[in-house]
Amino acid sequence: MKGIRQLAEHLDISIGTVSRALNGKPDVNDETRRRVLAAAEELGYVANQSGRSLRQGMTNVIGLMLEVSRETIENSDDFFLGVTDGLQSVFSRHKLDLVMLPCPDDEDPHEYLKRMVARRLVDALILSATRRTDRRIELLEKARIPFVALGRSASGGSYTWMDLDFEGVAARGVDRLVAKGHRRIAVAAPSSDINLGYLFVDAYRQALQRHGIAFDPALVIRVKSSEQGGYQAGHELLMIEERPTAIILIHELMAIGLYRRLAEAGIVPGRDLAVVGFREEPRTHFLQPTLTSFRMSLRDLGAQLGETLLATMPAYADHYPQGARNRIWPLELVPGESDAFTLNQKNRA
Amino acid sequence: MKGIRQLAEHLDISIGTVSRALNGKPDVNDETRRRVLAAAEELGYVANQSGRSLRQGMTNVIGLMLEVSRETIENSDDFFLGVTDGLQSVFSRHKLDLVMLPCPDDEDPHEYLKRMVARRLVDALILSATRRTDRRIELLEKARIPFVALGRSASGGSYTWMDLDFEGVAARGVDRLVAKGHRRIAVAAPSSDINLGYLFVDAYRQALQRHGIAFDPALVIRVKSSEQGGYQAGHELLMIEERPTAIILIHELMAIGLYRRLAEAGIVPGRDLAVVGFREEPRTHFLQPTLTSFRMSLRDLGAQLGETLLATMPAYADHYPQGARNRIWPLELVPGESDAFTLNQKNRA
DNA sequence: CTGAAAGCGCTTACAG
DNA sequence: CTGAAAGCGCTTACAG
Repeated sequence: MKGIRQLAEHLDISIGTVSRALNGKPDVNDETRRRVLAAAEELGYVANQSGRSLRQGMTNVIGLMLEVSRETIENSDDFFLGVTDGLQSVFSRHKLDLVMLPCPDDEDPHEYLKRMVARRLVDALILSATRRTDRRIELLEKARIPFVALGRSASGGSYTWMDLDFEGVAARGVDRLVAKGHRRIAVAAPSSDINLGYLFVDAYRQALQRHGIAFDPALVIRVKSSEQGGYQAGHELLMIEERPTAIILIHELMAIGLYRRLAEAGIVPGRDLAVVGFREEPRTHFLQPTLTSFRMSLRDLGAQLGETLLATMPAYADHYPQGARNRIWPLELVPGESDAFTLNQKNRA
Repeated sequence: MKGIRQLAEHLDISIGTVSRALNGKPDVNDETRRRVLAAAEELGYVANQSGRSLRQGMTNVIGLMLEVSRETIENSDDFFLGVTDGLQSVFSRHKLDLVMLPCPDDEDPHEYLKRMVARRLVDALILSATRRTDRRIELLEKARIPFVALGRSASGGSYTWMDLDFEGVAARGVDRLVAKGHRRIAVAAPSSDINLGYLFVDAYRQALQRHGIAFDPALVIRVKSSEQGGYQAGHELLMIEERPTAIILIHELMAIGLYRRLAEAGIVPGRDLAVVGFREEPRTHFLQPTLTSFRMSLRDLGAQLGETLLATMPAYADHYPQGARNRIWPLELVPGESDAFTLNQKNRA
């Protein structure tokens, strides 16, 4: 089956009527509609997207931009596929398809995005891994393409974003550790310009202040957001004079590398050092001792993200009246053994 | 900047000339071309893809279909992102963009693919996770869409595929283990209909035969292709009477789960049981004792896959004269400690 | 309820 | 070397 013209000829009616029948418009005779639908099914006709897009000015495709660096490849976790799952559960209600747009490492993300926008492959976009200063946001605002940022940024005007509650992780991590007697609490924060690093360290500093603990810059260990980064964090932690008694991590895979480095040094998490991990992930499930970490549903996050995006799109906003606002996604603390001990006086600094 | 019409008005020339200049056609005055290019750059004009696609009958987009199940989400590894990287390195030479098409778990892959094909979002497709019987192949053959399957299948006619050398893994694994004195060698094979399971078990059986060892169906442990599957494989292995002295795995993450189950039973890989893992992966690097496994470059595989696909596309075939043939991708054995011991007579069955 | 026609934004023979 | 025009496959006012 080629195009709508062939289908119309086959049915011996006009292409306008075929189109109306296929698109569920009213004002089509029931019997006619039935015949058209049956013939389309039988002949495997589906409208050519370029033709539709050109006429309608929209593609019915949503893009999720991904940045694929060596580091993200080697530290693939379940985050994006999990979120994708939730996104699609929302988009499928509206016959929208999701495509993932992987920006290669050797291409400038800004240029890549510009090209995708200009080509009008998608009606709307989801950004991720937002940086403190992120030119992509201004680009999309200027191009007037609906988008949602998964992650906050200091760039841009009044765009819509969703983000994880990094502040909550910092605050609850510190509260919990202080309650167990810790005063020297380190954090492993990202060394990159990714925005969450700023949010996390700020919140950590504020939490310390609340407890009357002085902020010590030496306890902010800057490493890559990866398993290797966790290993490195462990390494640097061991070299701090007046060694911290606890550490909070801000990437899911850091715990694995950290445990490894600690094991090499004969240090047992939950006995010699309190460890609070970040997001619970299949790979961290089997750490021994079990890791205190934070739980969230990737699928639910994806679904909410999808609804938020649709709420910013004129064609779908009516379905999501509450939708177009910024949201912080909560994480639930799941206690493990990695920070289970209470510091006695002798150990305290 | 809206469309080519506005750009042409701005330059006070016809849209035809603008188009020719932009697309690098000959027969355009150098000065005219220069002006057009400069104006397009300045005004940020890029051709609307729907308009181009409709006229040219191609989209300049290649799709990589992914099946996203709960299991694949939870067992995300570096495979697809790594391959994507290599694919893009080839596609970018021809100004082709790659999009990943994630088929949701709750949608029939065949229907999903049908929709993508019918909508003509992409010019060509890459399939992955091919099954023994895979209707997607016939669908694409019938639709006359260029495609390459990453993975063999018993379905379809004379399509082009690329696949990993599962037979080589089985053969070299068995050879190596037999040389170390093993006779009872188990394999952990996928429980699904994925085609590689058939190839692997057949090759395993042939390798045993070559060494005059009887094939024992009880030693083919069917589990999920995942970390959990590896754990399960360990569990089942322990229950086999006349326990195997070695096991070969056919999924990268199985080793992690297997090690865990063995540790629970107090069994040490490389001392009490010989373990040959599958593909070397960042997550398996840190297993102790180090894992004997197979190495390959995902990026090189992706690049080869990209060239093979382009060779099947009339518009690009000329660039890749050697391209459109089936290829088995080799893996290099990397010895580790997990199978380093030689079985002494006492231990032999 | 249906048909005829316009037009979305491009590229490309064709004429000059 | 450039312009005018056709037409890719659709959807949608508009007329009847």
